[in-house]
Amino acid sequence: MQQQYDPQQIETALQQQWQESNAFKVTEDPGKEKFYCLSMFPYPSGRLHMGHVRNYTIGDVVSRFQRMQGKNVMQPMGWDAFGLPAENAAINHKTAPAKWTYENIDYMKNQLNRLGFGYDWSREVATCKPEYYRWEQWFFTKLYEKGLVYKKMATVNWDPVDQCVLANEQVIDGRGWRSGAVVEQRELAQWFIKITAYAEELLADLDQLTEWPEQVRTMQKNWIGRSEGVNIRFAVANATGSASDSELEVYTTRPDTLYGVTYLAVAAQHPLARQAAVNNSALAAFIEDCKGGKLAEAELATMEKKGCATGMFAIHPLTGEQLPVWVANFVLMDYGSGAVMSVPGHDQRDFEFATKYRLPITQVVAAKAGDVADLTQAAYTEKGSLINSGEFSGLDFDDAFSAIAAKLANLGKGEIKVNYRLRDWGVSRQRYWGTPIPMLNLADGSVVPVPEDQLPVRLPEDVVMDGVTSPIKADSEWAKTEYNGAPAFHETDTFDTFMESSWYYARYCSPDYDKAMLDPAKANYWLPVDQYIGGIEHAILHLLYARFFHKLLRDVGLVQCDEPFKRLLCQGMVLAETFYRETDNGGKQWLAPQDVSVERDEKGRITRAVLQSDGLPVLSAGMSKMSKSKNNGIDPQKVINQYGADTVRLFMMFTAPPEQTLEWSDSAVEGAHRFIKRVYTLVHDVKAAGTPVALDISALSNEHKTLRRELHKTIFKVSDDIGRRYTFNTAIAAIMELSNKLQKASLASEQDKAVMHEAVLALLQLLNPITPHVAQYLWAEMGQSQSIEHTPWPVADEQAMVEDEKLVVVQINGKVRAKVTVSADATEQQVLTRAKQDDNVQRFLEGVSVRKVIYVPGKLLNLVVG
RNA sequence: GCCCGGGUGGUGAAAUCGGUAGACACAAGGGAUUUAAAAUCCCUCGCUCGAAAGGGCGUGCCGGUUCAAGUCCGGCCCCGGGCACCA
Repeated sequence: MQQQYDPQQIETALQQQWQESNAFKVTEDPGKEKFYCLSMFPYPSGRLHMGHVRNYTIGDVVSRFQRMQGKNVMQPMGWDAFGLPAENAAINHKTAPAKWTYENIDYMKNQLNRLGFGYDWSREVATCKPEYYRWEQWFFTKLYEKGLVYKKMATVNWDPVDQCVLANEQVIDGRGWRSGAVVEQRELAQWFIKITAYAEELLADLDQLTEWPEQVRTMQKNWIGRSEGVNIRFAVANATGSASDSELEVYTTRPDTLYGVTYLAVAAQHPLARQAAVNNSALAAFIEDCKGGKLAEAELATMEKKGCATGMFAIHPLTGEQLPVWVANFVLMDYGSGAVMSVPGHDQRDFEFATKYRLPITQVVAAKAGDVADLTQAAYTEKGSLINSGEFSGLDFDDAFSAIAAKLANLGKGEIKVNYRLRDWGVSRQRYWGTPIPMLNLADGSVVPVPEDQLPVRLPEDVVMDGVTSPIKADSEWAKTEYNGAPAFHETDTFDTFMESSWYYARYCSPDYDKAMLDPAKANYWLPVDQYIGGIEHAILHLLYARFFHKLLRDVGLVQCDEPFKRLLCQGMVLAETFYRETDNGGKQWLAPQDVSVERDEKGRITRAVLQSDGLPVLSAGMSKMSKSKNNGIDPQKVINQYGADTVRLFMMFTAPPEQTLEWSDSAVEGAHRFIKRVYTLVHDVKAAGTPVALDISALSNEHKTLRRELHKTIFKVSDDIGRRYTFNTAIAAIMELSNKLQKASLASEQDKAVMHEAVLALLQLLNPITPHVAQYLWAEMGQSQSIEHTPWPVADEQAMVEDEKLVVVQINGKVRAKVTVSADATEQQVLTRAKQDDNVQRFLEGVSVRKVIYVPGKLLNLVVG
């Protein structure tokens, strides 16, 4: 055994051994409890970033821990390989997206192996391969047959210069990121999957997900947004007051305020708005104006609310009153009916709009006792007793809701309806690097799915990107095909990449199966995923789509369970220090943290930061997410080269609890490295002391008992922290405490050595999930021939943990005044007596009397005096 | 704007069910070892008063519940994630 810890040598040797022996390959074994541990697969962007390292370290720790619990652990890995960045990189590097992607996969796979992650690589999938996406195409055609897929017009961001659709990300301050042209909204026919048909089940089954973070469940619940309300139909009259055939349907959760409706608002794209604009140039100009700007909801919610009257009127279904119909830029055509009823007296947004355009404001809900409803200042949004509402005046919210809904139903003008905020999933993308949508357009304008025997519809990989048009749209030959002998054209749009990531977890169970999307026997052995780990940024979209897909898979008979992910852990982001200098044109030049030196005061506070190359000051912008734009990414590869994978893994797990953001710190990495070195030295010393005699429990000294108590308490805590709480940071802190104690313990006698031997072996087992390389190396050095990975996890010995004495805190009026040590079985009376003997306690009891005694057994005694 | 989180020493954090605030580390300061440095080891380390014993204050801000609040409740401020075409 070398005196010096050499991580590179230890790690590369072990990793080579793992790879050569396929150490982490697993198959179905009905005799063993299975554990499927899954980390969200990466987008192959080029190199691993620290967020990946963190995510995958957590997954590997859980996997190795569960393996040591004796379970049959599957930990697969793959590539979310379709996506926008490949197209951009292809344009910039004058290469093809496929080539760029495959090269990145090769590089990143090596990086993952260099970190020592125990993946079963025989299960690797890359979503851009036809063997993968053919089943996605097949599935889509099944959904089409089941009526769960439909085509409709939907709005996209349109770049009028480049003549292409832009992602929200590609729209910056309302302009296309390449052309700089002002982006317009445009309507295109697109494919949708009816996720709303599963809204109720997606909502209800959140209750099953008891091992998901509460915050994620809440976010999904709010996203689905179930509400109970009323659909109301308003007849439409033209400007002269004569009736027309059309009607406006609106949905409201506040039918109680129906008498307070003073106008209706429709979306700019609403047919009624278009119709009215024909002879109204001001309105036409306003509608044109509404086409500007981005589609994002955040944009809509914060932009200035604008409107324009159509000159048309809606007839109030109960009063017969004529209500003006306005076009408003905040009403969404893609959501609901594209029309809303406006109650400025009791809705703040309507209030602001009405105030701006001098529309009438009517109060129909009385202020509750203690409230003031001043409708010149703000809307009164509380529910309460109705006023000014005809026969419904005096009713409270619930009664008014039912009575008005019943009246509307009688008149055939409305009905109660459960509504969801959730919208159907638009899966069409006008981009190249994605799964071709397996649909055919026929000469007669009809659409049919690509027949099963013609799947997959292959995406050509050897293409040249011109930066504007998708190669399969640019190539007029690509789409040409036949259907029943007649000419037909392939759909040239591709799927949203969320489609691929919605079922990969299931494909890992039978990645090479070519007879069906899944091999049901294998899928039902491994599923559901026992532990899923990924970033909190996926809390809604990816996780909701995957849950949805799982239910679809179940309903075509491919899987049996209802939910794909039993337990979920969302890890926080990795942040780093950011530094910049102001440039002449007022911009910011971001400087890499490793090129900056900081000066500190005697408290360790940063007083000044300078660039190493010129010694001149730079400004600090605090901590932010590691990113290219802020130039503050730390390359994992460099840190591995310097300290080894075990140090990186230990730092990641120790520095913060997994859900929390983690701040990168070079010196803390150094500290993690030091700890491993201390463990190395400890094992070296224990080994050098020679082989011990067998441990004799009956012959232990008090020191031995204390050390063993510490050991077994540590085993207990680490098992709980890793297995149940997932607080890896506190598990490591406990291991450090134990290690500190072991370093100070004696190795003189035979029993010393025996106790130490037991402790060191257990310590290495506790460390194995986190730092597997050094743990295995030292384990072998301690004379163990079996691989540490396949040893059973140590079990805390109850006998060894028994404490003879307890430390009880003595408080007077809730303030700590003393700490007394009592025997473990002391009664409250004995503790009280002992406490009163304490000098400081006596001082605080002088001249007052004890009014109440609160005793928490073995922990705390609080004397309330006065 | 809406939904969801977070805020504790110089720093990362701990306190698991309302019961000792700051475990474990990093940084800093002091010391040992060394020709010197690196490495390693030992000591100090929330603020404040005190020679010490010990006291007062302290978990973003304001208020409340309780014998007891970082933890529960109400209101506010700041920071982060998501908002449906980034993944």
